[in-house]
Amino acid sequence: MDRIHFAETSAIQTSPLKPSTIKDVAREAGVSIKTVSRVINGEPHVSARMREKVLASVELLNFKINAAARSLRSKLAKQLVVVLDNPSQSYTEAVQINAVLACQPFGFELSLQGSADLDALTIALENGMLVGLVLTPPLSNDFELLDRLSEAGVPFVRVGAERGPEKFNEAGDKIGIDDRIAASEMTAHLIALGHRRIGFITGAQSYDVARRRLMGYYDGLERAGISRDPSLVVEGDFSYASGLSCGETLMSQASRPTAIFASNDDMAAGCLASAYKLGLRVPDTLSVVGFDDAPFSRIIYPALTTVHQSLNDMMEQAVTILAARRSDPDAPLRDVVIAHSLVKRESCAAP
Amino acid sequence: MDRIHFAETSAIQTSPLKPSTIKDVAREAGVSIKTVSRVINGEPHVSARMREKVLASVELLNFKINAAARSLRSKLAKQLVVVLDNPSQSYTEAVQINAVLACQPFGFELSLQGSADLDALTIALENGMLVGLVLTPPLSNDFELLDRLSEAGVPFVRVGAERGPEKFNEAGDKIGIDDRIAASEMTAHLIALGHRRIGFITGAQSYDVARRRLMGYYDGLERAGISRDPSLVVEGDFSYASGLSCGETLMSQASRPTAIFASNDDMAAGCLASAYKLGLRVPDTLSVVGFDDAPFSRIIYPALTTVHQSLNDMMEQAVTILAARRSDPDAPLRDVVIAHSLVKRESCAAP
DNA sequence: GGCAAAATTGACATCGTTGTCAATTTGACT
DNA sequence: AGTCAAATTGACAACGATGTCAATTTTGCC
Repeated sequence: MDRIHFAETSAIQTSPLKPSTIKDVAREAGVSIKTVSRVINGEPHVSARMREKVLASVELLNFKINAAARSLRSKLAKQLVVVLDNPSQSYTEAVQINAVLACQPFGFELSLQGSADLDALTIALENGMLVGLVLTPPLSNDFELLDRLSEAGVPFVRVGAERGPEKFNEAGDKIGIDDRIAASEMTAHLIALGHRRIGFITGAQSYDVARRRLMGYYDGLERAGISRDPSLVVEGDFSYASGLSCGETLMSQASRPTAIFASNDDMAAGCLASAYKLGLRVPDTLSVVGFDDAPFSRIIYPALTTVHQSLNDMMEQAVTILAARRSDPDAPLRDVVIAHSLVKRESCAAP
Repeated sequence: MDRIHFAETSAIQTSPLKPSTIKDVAREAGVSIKTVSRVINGEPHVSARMREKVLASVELLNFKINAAARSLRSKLAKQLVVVLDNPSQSYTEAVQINAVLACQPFGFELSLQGSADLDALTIALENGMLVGLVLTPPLSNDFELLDRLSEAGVPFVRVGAERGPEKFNEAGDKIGIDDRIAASEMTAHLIALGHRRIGFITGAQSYDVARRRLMGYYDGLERAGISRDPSLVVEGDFSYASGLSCGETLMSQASRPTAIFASNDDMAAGCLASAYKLGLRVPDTLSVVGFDDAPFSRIIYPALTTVHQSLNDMMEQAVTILAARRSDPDAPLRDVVIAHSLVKRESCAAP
């Protein structure tokens, strides 16, 4: 329930018949409508005395700005596009809902698309309708797309973007957790528990985020002096179904791993299912951990140990950045790292 | 991914510089702006010839109406409130996302609230800002609230409302599945599989929907000539945690049930978890079924046999009904029954 | 105290649409 | 053909905010 935005209980208006307008506020405060406009928009060139008077009247009349009138006149862009093409159902859903919530306070119109139609976007941009794009993996690392977007001048935020060693395309703001470090921490956690043979289910290697999580896994092994075993790494595609088959592959090997690290929760869930099918008890015989902290991860059995990443924070940041860039298009590019955390639940134990 | 609304790829505009307005269309078509307005709003008193000319120009100029200007002038209500106070996390999330999607095409501003603040609502209504309320269980059967809403004249739709035998308050449109029949069908399914001792985890009996599902369970038993056993019915509260403890209660009885019917999926998931904890294999030793077809129900192991109810359809209907009532407040009350279906997955088998 | 420059304030036009109401056309019926 | 009513069409104001630009006040400095 913590996601629900509770509307403030508004005070009773002096005149409950019609919502008050800036005209009413101006009359009440004894100033011009333009002054009221300046105050409510935080513009400069208003004396403290005026500002105070206006704010008092705003309070008194319970004035709420009329978004329609404002956007008609000011023609501020309103449309925000989130591009989403990910095989993980839970990720897709979580992004959707958090994007919606993040847009609410700004009054942005949210459009969810499966791909980026550059022509339409360019037109929308030229018309001043477009706030910008939020790109999610794998699109956030599709350099051809990124190039075309920068060329077209469309502002965009890359969620889950690759960071670190110089990349070709440095356009766009970036937001994400440090996948590599998070994955290495999870690996270290398994090792600390006593595991040595740790299987890894990676996402499609064309996904940058999949490669980063794999690197983190390698980092963790290396730091503990455990050598890589290629037979312990299998490639899935971030879907539940792929977790099922990859889990089976790993578990039916001659010398079975004692723990499996799936690089997202959907695959971890699939992996759990295949463990049950093979009659392995989790976490007694086999530990399984995931990544993402999907909503279902505390509802499946055993509750999944996983890496929490706040899509809520990410979307909030993404929208806020785009909103800011609207008034200052040439602000320096941001690269926001969201904190992650290990959520230890019941799906892993000592071997 | 089927939830995503793909924006149509718009044709290239003749003048990509600015979006065209009804003024442009009027000039193109050689008519007055008012005529254009009439055509695009489907108003009467337009000759076929005019309508055709206008529509052609609309097409040619790729005219898209400016929602801000329209709502500024016409002052049609735009705000739609969904009241949501349910302990099931998955239900809450599903309602949220489907409500958002249902509101998109109407351009409604969605406000999610945890309770109904009558004063604020009445003011909003008087101001013509409020389209109406969507009430979800348990609020949709809170007769005191319903009375106060009808008195205040606020339009509302009751999702999951009690139907059938005369009730006091007959105000408001209703939308829901037939919970009682659905539950009886599920019970019949278990019986057909060979189960005789069927446990039932009900929701809080203050919830009408919980009572209806329980009645359906009784109906199913009765139809098969199986007598009720009070020790097989335990009361949860629709949350995962309650499913866990209720499952434990049922399974640790002297003569264990061979199947457990939880009246929502969250509780079924909890029940599965407690089965594992007690070392019972599902579905071999115990069958477990749920209700709602929550997103996670195909991702947990074993995939849950459950009753599918389309929140998508429900929210779409709810919003559509409220939108219609905006122009015709005294239209007859609707009572829409949404189709449900049994989804047979892997969590149940013959005893 | 006087003057220019800077800061503050306000009058009025404007955004794209719909509502009002009057002007015009059409049609039906003597 | 002439009349009146009904249907169609359009001119113009209005919605509530912001942008422009000019008028006014304050400030800084000699």
